Amino acid sequence: MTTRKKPYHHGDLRQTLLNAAVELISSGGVENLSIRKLADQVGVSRTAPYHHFQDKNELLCAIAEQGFARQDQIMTDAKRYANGDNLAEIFETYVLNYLRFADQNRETYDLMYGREIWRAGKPTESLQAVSRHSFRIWRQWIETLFEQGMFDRNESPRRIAQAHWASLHGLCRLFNDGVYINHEERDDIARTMLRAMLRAGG
Amino acid sequence: MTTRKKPYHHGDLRQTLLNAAVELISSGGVENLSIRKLADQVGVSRTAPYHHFQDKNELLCAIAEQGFARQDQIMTDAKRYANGDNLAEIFETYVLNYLRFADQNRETYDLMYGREIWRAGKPTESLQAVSRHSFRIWRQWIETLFEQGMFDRNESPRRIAQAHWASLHGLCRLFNDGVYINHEERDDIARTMLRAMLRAGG
DNA sequence: CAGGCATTTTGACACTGTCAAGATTGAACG
DNA sequence: CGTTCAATCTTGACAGTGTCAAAATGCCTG
Repeated sequence: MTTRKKPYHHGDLRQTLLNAAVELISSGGVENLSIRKLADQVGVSRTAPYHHFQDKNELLCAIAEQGFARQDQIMTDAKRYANGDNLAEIFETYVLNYLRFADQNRETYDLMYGREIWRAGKPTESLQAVSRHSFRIWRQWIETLFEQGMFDRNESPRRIAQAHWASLHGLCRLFNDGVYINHEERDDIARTMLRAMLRAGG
Repeated sequence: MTTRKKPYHHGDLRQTLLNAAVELISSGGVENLSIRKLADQVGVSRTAPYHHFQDKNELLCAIAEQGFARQDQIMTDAKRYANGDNLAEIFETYVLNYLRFADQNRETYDLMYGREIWRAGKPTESLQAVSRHSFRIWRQWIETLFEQGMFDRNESPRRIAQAHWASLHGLCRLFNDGVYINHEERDDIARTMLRAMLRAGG
């Protein structure tokens, strides 16, 4: 127990706020996250967070950024530990992992790729950077598969990367947003999707 | 000009509210729509709308419902007037029309398929009905193409419908949410997507 | 013409994000 | 050791939100 009784200066308020925020949105969505509730949770006054995040938007961007970092970590791990030399199989587990991440971190995923930040609010510089990096990883994946002849040679790898990621993302969203509700079907649908993607090359 | 000067009873407040609401969200997103602003716009007191919509949620559902009706109209029209007997071509125009609708009615589309209603708020009974109907149309499309042998026979039409609609939807979302920003690429990406879908059968 | 009832209004409450001004403190410097 | 300073936190305030309760209004049916 390291709870020194309420020193005036919190120590590491920023990260504490971030953690509490993730917890808040995990149980009740972004709409359940208010600066005031957050401050309350952490035991600090309403406006204290404003010394660590200029905006509510900046807070959300920070959460999303953390999300990207975690996702990249998980995805590269999954790739590394994938057994077998069959590229298509590795790709499949990669995709399924992507879906699983979105499913297990719905609210974070929403922030990472949702309108809240990208359309309405303005994405932080650093958030833009990490998201670009994340897409580049995806695109390198596609290029590798492309060179192995798993896609139609007439298509540009760039287009394929855009189209197929959109597909993946769409599936995530439909489940995340509660339009598709039967979560057991998730991987099954994904596999149908994958077959359509990969068969197109042969 | 049929503006009778402010009778106590508005006449057709419900539809007037709906129209004004659509206009409000069209310029500034859902986050720009508040019951109070809406009432102001129409020239009525803050709580008047509550006699036509139980909730703000119910208002949003009504907007979405109208959206489904308009979309169905547009889509069936597009199908009817599609020239040529080539099924694949008709399907392509169908899909491109879907994208165009989503693009030209971003905010309505967001409500139709977004978390605001389907996850957080509770979709109206009638909204659920029209949305089910809308998906059934899509599924019949897929089944028709399936019977013509344009998809892999080993897949179930149901799965194909789910997967491919998810793809379509994902593309809409990425543009709608401001993740993809280069709108001129839209149809191009869509065509790459379509080729992957249809080539999978041959 | 009378009464009922759908419609609209006014007032109120709890909640939100965020700004301005003041209070508190740990650390840097003499 | 004492002072100063900047970072950090708090209090007070304001405009805006959704929505409920009670009062006002006027159209339609009898």
